[in-house]
Amino acid sequence: MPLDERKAKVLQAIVDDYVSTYEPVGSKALIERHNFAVSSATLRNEMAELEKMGLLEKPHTSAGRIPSDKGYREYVNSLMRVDALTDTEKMEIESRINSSMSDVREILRNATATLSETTGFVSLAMTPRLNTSYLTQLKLLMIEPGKALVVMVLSAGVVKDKIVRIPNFLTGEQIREISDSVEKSLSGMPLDEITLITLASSVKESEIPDALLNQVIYEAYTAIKQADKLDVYLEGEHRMLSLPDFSEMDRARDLLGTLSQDGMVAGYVNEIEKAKSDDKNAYMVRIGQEIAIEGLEDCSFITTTYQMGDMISGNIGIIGPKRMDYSKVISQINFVRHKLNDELKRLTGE
Amino acid sequence: MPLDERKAKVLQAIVDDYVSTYEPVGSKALIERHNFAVSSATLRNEMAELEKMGLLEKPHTSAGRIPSDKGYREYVNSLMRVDALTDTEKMEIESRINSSMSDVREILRNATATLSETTGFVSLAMTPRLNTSYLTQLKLLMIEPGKALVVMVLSAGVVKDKIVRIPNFLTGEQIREISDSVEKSLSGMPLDEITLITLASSVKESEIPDALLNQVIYEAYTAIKQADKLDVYLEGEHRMLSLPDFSEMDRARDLLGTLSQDGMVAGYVNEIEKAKSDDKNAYMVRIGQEIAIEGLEDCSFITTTYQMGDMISGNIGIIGPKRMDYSKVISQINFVRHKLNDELKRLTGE
DNA sequence: TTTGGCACTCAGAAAGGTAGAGTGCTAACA
DNA sequence: TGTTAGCACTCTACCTTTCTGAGTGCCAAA
Repeated sequence: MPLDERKAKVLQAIVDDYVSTYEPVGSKALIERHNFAVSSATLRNEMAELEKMGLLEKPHTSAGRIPSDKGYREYVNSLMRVDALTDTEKMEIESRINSSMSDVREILRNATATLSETTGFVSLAMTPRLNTSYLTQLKLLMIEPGKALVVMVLSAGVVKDKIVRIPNFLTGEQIREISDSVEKSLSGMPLDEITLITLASSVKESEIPDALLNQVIYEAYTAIKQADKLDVYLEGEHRMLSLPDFSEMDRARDLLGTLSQDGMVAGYVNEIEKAKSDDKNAYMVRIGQEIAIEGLEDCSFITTTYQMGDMISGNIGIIGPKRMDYSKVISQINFVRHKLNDELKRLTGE
Repeated sequence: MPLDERKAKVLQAIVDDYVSTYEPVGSKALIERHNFAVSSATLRNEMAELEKMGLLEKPHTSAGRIPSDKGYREYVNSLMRVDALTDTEKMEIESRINSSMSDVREILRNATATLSETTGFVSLAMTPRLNTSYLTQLKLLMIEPGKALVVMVLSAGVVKDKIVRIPNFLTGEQIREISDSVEKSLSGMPLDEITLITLASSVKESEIPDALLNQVIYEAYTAIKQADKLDVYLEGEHRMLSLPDFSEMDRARDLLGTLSQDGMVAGYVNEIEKAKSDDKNAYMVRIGQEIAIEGLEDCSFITTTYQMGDMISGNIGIIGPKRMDYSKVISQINFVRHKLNDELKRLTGE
């Protein structure tokens, strides 16, 4: 059901006006602000039809119209134009990106902080999905009797470490021996493919008793599996309190309460990611009720994907009120993504 | 100016009532709830005097009294009794403490989450102050030409790592050589005492050209210095929105805005820490205006110190409304601190 | 199909009116 | 000298009422 041209123009105008004023827009106000070659009565008819189609709704009988979720969806899918940012806007963002950081997590944090500041909304970043990355080095270091440190260097230069318990009487020499043979046979293997079995078979010809060996192997295995745990950074929750959309305490409370639930945001972003097209530059938009999480009915998610080398990627995006300037925010996210990609390339490349 | 017995009792009763009802308490209500052997008129006189002394104030002429900051201070210093928690309360907390974590940061996070949940306020934890800890191991691992990994194991089993740039043509063998001699001469040295000079002198007799060596040394130095950077975990900001104290949007916004300012909380907790007595079990209370940070006029900080081994410590505590049940909250913090100490001992000890 | 006109609706601001909890003060009392 | 009852006064919180204006739907004419 493609909208005829005038309806499209009306919907677009209503979304634009409502986004910038947060006031339900009536037929008269619409005429005043936009160059429609028809009268307010005609617009009233159009608006009534758009309402029947489910694209607009009325807060109450004698108020103007506001876009419904479906209306925003139509707007995002067909009506809006995503422009590049102006040079000033770009510089604004660039000036906040710190290019001297040498740690992936710091870079991500910096990017989220920037994104939240520029959009004025909550921003989020997922840590990179490391399951597709491969091991380049794995060392077991003896810390003290009974305790060893597993240090993993992954492709794209990510480092993970974990302290593990080992049998008390294993010597540093024995640990080094295990470490060397594990590293030799696993380096180059994607984390995904490392199992207890591949791991165990990597140290077949050792003279260390099996029972001891198995314990070390098992601990190393948990360390490796733990390395690709996803984490999420949220930033700027307090900014939502400045939005008229959440000026009622109850909504604000629900929103921040929901956002602070452990794993909530990460889980949802993962869900979105699965449904994503293959285009690496694609962005995903989820609006209002589409999100189906209590407390986020008035919000939209916009996420996109950053790259860290060819194989590793992660998500970055924002959570804002569904009444937002989608085209602008998408441009901003795109640009920050771009800068983030650059930073990560600087870190891992060269 | 010690309060006479009756005044003390009045102040105490007013603080207790106000904390539990969030209503200014008047002379009549006071009589009804507490067993004063005098009439409301007498109490009115007492209250007027307490107001003159600056311990009480009136929101407006015809309202009851509420404690001033000075009133709370008097209450905290002299009037309240800090009781142990009941067994039920203890179990409540214990059930939230996860005893299977193997990482300091996770343990701290778990403790802050627990603390925020039990108090209903914002909780905070500072990462341990590592400047007094000493190096037990330091390894330089070659990742690829031009890049190496510094892995440091500190006393109390904390591990830090950082990727650093090194001259392209240094070999793995050379790196190992530097690594070994640095480790040999620095292990056992407190981070505080490691300087560029001690570091440089630890590899005097090498055959690697000075210029290259110096670059590696410098990078290692930055890695070491970065290891004791303090971080702060905040948890449960959204809970403040449920308090009547912050039911006005403006206050809530100011509060969360201030809390999210980078370094704000960490800086203040550090300041408090400096002023602390030597007693390791001491807690510090800062009330309202005493804090002197815009946006926190209606808040109080309560912090205390956790221990990680003998030498290393950090802070944990809460930020709540100044209208809080100080004695209960202090008990809760103490108990969580206690549990946290246990967890850290489990991790580092044995 | 578009338009002007009109009766109707309804949220939100403004204004007024009470109720009630609380105060300070005074004068009497033990 | 400290305590108490009584009283006039104050002021917020809450309720109700009124009014205004933006907006709608519908109808009949262009």
